[in-house]
Amino acid sequence: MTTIGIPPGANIGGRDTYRHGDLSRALVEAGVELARAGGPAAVALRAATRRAGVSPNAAYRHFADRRALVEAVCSASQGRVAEAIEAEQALVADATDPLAAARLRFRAVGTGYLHFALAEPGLFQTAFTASTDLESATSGSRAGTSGRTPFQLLTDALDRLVAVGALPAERRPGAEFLAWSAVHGLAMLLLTGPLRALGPEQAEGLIRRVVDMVEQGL
Amino acid sequence: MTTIGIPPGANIGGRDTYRHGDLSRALVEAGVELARAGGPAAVALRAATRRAGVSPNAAYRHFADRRALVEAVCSASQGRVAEAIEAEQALVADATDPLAAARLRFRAVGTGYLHFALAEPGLFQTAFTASTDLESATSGSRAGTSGRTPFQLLTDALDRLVAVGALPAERRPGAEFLAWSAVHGLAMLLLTGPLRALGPEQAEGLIRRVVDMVEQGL
DNA sequence: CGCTAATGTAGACGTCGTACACATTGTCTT
DNA sequence: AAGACAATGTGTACGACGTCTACATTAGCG
Repeated sequence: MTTIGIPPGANIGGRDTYRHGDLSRALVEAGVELARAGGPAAVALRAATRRAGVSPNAAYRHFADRRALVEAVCSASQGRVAEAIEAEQALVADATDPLAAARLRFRAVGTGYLHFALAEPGLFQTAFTASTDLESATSGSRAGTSGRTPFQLLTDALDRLVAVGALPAERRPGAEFLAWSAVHGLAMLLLTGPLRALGPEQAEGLIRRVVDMVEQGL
Repeated sequence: MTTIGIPPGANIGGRDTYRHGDLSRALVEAGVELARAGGPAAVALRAATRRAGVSPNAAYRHFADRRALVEAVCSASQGRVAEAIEAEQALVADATDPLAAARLRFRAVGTGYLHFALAEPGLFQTAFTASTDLESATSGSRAGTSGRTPFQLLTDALDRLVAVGALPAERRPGAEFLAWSAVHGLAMLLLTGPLRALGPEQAEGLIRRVVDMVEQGL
């Protein structure tokens, strides 16, 4: 009640102004750190505001509720996945044979996806366990540096396979969901499933075999 | 402080004895109901004890913590999945050609798994999103009526494929993980992923195609 | 310079998990 | 049969969480 505002000497948090400046971004960044350490369940409004040096309710000026913050963190995490895929594709970009190049580019989508899952399990689960729908899977807020979301990178690679003749056009429709299923399922088995304790080299072997299976079975 | 024990007339919860009788089972059953309605996150100790007509702390006589209760609910849910797979296999049990029978039996593992996921999304996610390791994937507490866990039903079907000559023996090792990856990944896409809003008939088409891909690509 | 909307704070409520102390009761030993 | 002991359930309490309502501060615009 009798709050005399801000005590002149004691500044709030690590801040000297009443306004934060870019709280929305700070909250998402804090949320990403929380997600990295503890997965989607660890993304808490209070923890994020604490990290941003702000009172808990300040978050409600920028996010409708916790779900909205998690959504934003999810988008940011998908951006990281997209960057991981792009990095993996960059490693194989110098193939001269266009058919082989398209195949390698397609495989890089899967291996990049899975390598990211192993390297950043908390972020990965936040990116794809938190519910997403199709329209948001192509939203710009989830894109990497190239401006494409993980889902779009996959469809691009499949389109290229068709263009180059490596995939019959009649098998193209829906193929993204088949490929995504296999790769995403392996990620889940490796992260939270029965293959959690697998060593890196055995995981790598499974990754290769799953991508083989997809290439073979599409 | 001055609790005179149980007031003579007012009985606790819906109970007339101080002891519950089979609280452990009652808590798991309550947990299953919670999981069915709201997935693994909805499995709360307090909610389960409330349903069982018991004080919150009574749960700690039977489960070390919330994780332990969720684990138990997870095992129970996996038992339901096993039953769903067995039911799907029973539908195709009357094939006379042993090779065709083995193939149908194998496919029934995947379709049963996915049909259960669509029919009971909350239970399905509780069964497989809550972390599991390999040794517990073969534990009896997760088995269906046949005494086999979903994982064992899958390996059984693969072994039969090899025995019948439908799968080269050198491709057998690890094949369970490839098949599981594809099927589990599709389940995730359909439940919490971008395919959440898909209609039943389109989902059914994807299920068939994913199982095709596995059969083709193993 | 003052109004208004945007932004942050304070306090409160109900939920959750869980630790600690205590009450009740079945069982086993003497 | 009586009393000790372990198993089981209750009560109270604490801190964390999400979120509601009211209030304080400030930027920007007329």
